[in-house]
Amino acid sequence: MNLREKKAAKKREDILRSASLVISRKGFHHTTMEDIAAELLMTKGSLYYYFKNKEELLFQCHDLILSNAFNQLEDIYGKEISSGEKMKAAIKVHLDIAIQEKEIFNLTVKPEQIFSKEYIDPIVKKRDAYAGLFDRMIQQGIQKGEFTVNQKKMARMIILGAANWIQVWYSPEGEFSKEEIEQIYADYLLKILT
Amino acid sequence: MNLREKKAAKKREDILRSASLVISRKGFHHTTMEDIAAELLMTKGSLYYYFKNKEELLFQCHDLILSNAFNQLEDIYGKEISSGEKMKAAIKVHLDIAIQEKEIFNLTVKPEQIFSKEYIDPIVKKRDAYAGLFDRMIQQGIQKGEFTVNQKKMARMIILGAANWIQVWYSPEGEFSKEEIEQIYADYLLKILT
Amino acid sequence: MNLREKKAAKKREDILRSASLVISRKGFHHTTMEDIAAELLMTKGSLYYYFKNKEELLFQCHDLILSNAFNQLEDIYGKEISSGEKMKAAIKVHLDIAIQEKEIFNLTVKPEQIFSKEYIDPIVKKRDAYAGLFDRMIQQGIQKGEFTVNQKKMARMIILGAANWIQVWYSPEGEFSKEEIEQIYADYLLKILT
Amino acid sequence: MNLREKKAAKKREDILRSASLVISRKGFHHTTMEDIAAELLMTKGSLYYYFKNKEELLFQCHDLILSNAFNQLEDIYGKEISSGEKMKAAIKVHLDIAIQEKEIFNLTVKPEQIFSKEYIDPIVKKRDAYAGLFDRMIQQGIQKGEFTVNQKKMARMIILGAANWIQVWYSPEGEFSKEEIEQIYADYLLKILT
DNA sequence: AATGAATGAGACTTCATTCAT
DNA sequence: AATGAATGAAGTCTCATTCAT
Repeated sequence: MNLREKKAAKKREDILRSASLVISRKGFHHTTMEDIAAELLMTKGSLYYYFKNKEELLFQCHDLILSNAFNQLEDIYGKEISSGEKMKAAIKVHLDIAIQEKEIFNLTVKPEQIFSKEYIDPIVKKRDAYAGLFDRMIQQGIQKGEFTVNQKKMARMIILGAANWIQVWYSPEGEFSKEEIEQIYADYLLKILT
Repeated sequence: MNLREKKAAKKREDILRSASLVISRKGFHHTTMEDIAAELLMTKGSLYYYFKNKEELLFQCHDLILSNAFNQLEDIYGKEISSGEKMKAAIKVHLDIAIQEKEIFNLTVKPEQIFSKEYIDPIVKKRDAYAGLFDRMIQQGIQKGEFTVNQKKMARMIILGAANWIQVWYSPEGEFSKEEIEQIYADYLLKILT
Repeated sequence: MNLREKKAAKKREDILRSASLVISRKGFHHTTMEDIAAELLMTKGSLYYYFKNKEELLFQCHDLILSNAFNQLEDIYGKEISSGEKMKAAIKVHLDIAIQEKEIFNLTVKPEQIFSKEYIDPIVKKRDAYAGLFDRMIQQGIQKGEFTVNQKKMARMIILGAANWIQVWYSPEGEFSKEEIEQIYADYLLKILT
Repeated sequence: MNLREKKAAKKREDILRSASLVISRKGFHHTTMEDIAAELLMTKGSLYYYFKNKEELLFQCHDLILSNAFNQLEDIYGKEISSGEKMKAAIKVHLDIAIQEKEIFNLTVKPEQIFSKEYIDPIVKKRDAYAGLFDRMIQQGIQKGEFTVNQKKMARMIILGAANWIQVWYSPEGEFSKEEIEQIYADYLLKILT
């Protein structure tokens, strides 16, 4: 990648980041291309130089965040700690992202509400890969004798579902700090696996 | 209420029910006034005789379903059974509704994405009242010595969050029947309270 | 068809007629939905009440004119006159329409420049049916011994091509009246068939 | 013209040639500056170094082809053959170009659909000069006693119109070869002059 | 009570054109 | 000489809403 391509790639990322920001602020369905452009002091026409349409931009946006989440989880999975510790760390990472990128992260949940057919498949695949990392952690815990759980898939879905829900009510001004919440969540959810 | 008013009230309910149906089918953001009217073999103009605008219609729609849920939960709360049994029954009811009315039920979650300020307050109130019933069940369980839980609110949110998530993946064609799923969910989630 | 439907049908026709007019004036590719609406003192949004999109409107426009032409030709074909007379009358009708509706009539010629796949087929079919009437007249003339021509198809295409060309240069202010032109054209083109 | 100017002139011609090609492929109204540039592995910005805007480029494009056609016709006109032979040869050349460069050649027909006022005049002039060569051939034929025709202009327009039409239906995969078609056309059209 | 018709604001998208480098 | 990037005008289309009948 030469300098120019790097610059363009950087710009593309800038756009994605701005888009995330605006979406977080205005909510997904009220964010227009104009809004995204304005955030960057660009005109909406320029966005089309970098992304072929709104859907593509949104998809990349989502992909960036989910990839990021996936990588963090993989790091955790690779660590030399107990499965319980891994699981707790993973839950905390997940909560972090769910809070920070709630709008975008939600796209994962109901892609069909926004994306057309061609995009849904890769989104679902990535989502499943992400969830699969939780499955592997649970499996590992069972093998090590740390966890006792019959319905692995369902346990995983309960955990992720509970964690996702945090966006609904979390507020920085709340009674507990984010760290405290993450700790409590992790502790409670671990109960399901034992 | 005279006959005419009764008729109008009935019609209003018909509209709400049809709206729920269409929204379930097409997803929230892709449902137009036209769609709702078509389901009833009406024209969209007529809807405005019964509801002053789309937002009002949606609000009523949501209100109807949430009221319904609330009533079912109250019945359960009033029964002469153990708190554990109540909680399980409540979770099953919640799962039922989350599956059946997923699109509408979701409005509760992020009212600000759709509703303007004036509507958010009553929605949040109703939602909190609904959640409050869970809180009361938990409280009762603690007093009776059935449950052991420090962070009551958070436990409740974990339970509801996990339950809400079911919409994301539930399919009638899945491996487990709805009843089996409800049973498993109830069992696992009860672990959090003990 | 009840009154209301009649009214709507009439409006649709009004729109088509206005569209034809505007297109004649501004040329095909410079006519916007706004232009068409303005001609009728409507707003562009209203056009979409009657036609689902621009392409559909254009298609109907074209269809109306070509159907009209087809009917006139059929009448001529059914008359009890010599094939030479029929042919001359047909050429005159064709010239008339080519002059009056030149822009729209041209769509027949190159539908692929404007229409998407789904529309091209019916257009081509209608066009071929129209041309087919000329073929039948020629065939009839040959059977009656009035015409002598080996390459029937090509002769027809030469005749229609020459006739279509009139739009390029015809002007009401020209040296000859429309009637004179039509007479001369008909005479000259008949030579090809003998 | 120094080397640099020569190079630029050559490049300009390259562009015109590529433009013709792309236009033939994609149709006139669907050809963008981007398309033309892409064909040459340039970027659209660069085109503006050689042509001040799209209209100018198109005009030159058209001019090149029409000049070419004119030259070929002049050659024929200068030959020592009968007027009938000249006419046939001219028709064949015209058919050739009409087939090969149909999109561009069509600009001649309706310049006002694409060009602004300032360009129309020179285009019409060139077109008339081109048509004038046909007129001169006809005139010559009359003087030599080869042709008998009262309305010379109209005869010429019939001939050119018929010939232009060939683009509408000609296909390399058709029943007749291009050469056969040209022969038949020339024969039939000559009938008009006698 | 209901509807057909019309409206207009706003969204997405395309593309010729400009310009600093 | 060439280009990457940005712009802005213009066009199509959607849809909640209004209103006379």
